[in-house]
Amino acid sequence: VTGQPFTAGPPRPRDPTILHVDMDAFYASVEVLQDPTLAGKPVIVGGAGPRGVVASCSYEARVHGVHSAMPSTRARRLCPDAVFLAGRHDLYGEYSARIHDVFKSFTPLVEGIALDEAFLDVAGARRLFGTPIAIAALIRARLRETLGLHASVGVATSKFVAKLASKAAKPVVDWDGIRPGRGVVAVAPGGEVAFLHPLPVQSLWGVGPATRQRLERFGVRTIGDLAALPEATLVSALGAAVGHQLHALAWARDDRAVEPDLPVKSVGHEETYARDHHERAPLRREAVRLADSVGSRLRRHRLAGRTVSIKVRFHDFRTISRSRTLPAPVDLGPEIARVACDLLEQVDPSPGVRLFGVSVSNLVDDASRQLTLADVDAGGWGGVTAAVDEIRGRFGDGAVGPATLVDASGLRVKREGDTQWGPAAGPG
DNA sequence: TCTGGGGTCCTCTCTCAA
DNA sequence: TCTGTTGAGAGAGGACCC
Repeated sequence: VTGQPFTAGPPRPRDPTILHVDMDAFYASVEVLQDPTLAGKPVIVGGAGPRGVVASCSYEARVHGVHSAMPSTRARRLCPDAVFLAGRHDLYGEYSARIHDVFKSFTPLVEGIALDEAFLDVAGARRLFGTPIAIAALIRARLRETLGLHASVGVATSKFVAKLASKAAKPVVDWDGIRPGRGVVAVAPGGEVAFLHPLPVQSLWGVGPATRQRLERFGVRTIGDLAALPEATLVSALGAAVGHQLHALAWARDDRAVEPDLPVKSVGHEETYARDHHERAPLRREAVRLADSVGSRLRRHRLAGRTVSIKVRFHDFRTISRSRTLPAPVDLGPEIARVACDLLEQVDPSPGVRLFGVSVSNLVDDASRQLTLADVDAGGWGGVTAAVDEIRGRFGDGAVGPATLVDASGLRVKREGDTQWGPAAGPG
């Protein structure tokens, strides 16, 4: 999860004070809270258009075989009676903040890894709240009472085992229906290897479809199979970093600490279009819009970055990226857009572009950013940007934007988050 | 029948300077 | 002056996570 090195040798016995808390069907559950008539129904949150995917779904939808990341068209076929919702990222963010407040009422050592899950180290909370298992139960109860949301919790000596334990604590769904989960699963010190080895190898953090396929050539199906392979074999098959990491994890060696406040490494915005773009002109407009959105978020987080990248996905899903590193960090939409448009000149869009994205990396704290003429000249972009940021702060992100982006109605500017999980139905 | 958006990290290749 | 080595940094692509 983080860049800390894995240690060699057998797992070090220690107290199981690491918790992984994972909300159950988070987005769908928040939607049910907003509209209680949805309770007990199959609810699917995601892009409803032809290129959308499922972001989250209720357990009632999972009974029909629907799961997250599934194309929405397939989900609709599997569960035609489901209620489809576009999703409200801002709302989920608000709930996420309240969930994290609950976590922080037990320990300051909270490492958020998504809106709906986090690692907690409760070593220092035991005197006040009891054993880690008791704390896990208290957190679940607090989330249920104060927010009306259900969570599953894994308790272990390491982050990685705690994460798999929380998965084991989840409600069980099969074609017969939904059975309640255990809620809290704790793996005792010394019991990690016995817990891990029967699990399928793709349960390991870092084993996706490509790695699983490569491991299958060695007859590896479970974590136990993987653990039985010599480390040198894994390194030669998967590369040094992945090989060493997977071997260590398969033997439950994971000494990474819970780290609150990990720095952001990049900020980007990308979008899939309902219809492919075959010409450069509309993509230039998109570059301006996406760059404006990225710049706005950079400034909100008081960041600036030296590397501007664009990402282009063609009709056949072939994906390329082009990037340029600048002498000084940037955080203004027009500066980012200029580089993005330059990079776009290297790309031939004629085969058809289905996705376009702009991102900024190599981030530095805004305070360490060099002042530019635009910052100094209040009539330049610096002054304009400050005003734009203030208007957006008061009236929302869509209130103001580059003039080139105003649609035919001339009223609203399409902004980030409008199409969170794929384009809406109809022409884009 | 298809395959989102926000990210992180790793690997390989190339260039350039010491 | 020329050649080879090495390391850093940039750029591109890919795999993976939620």
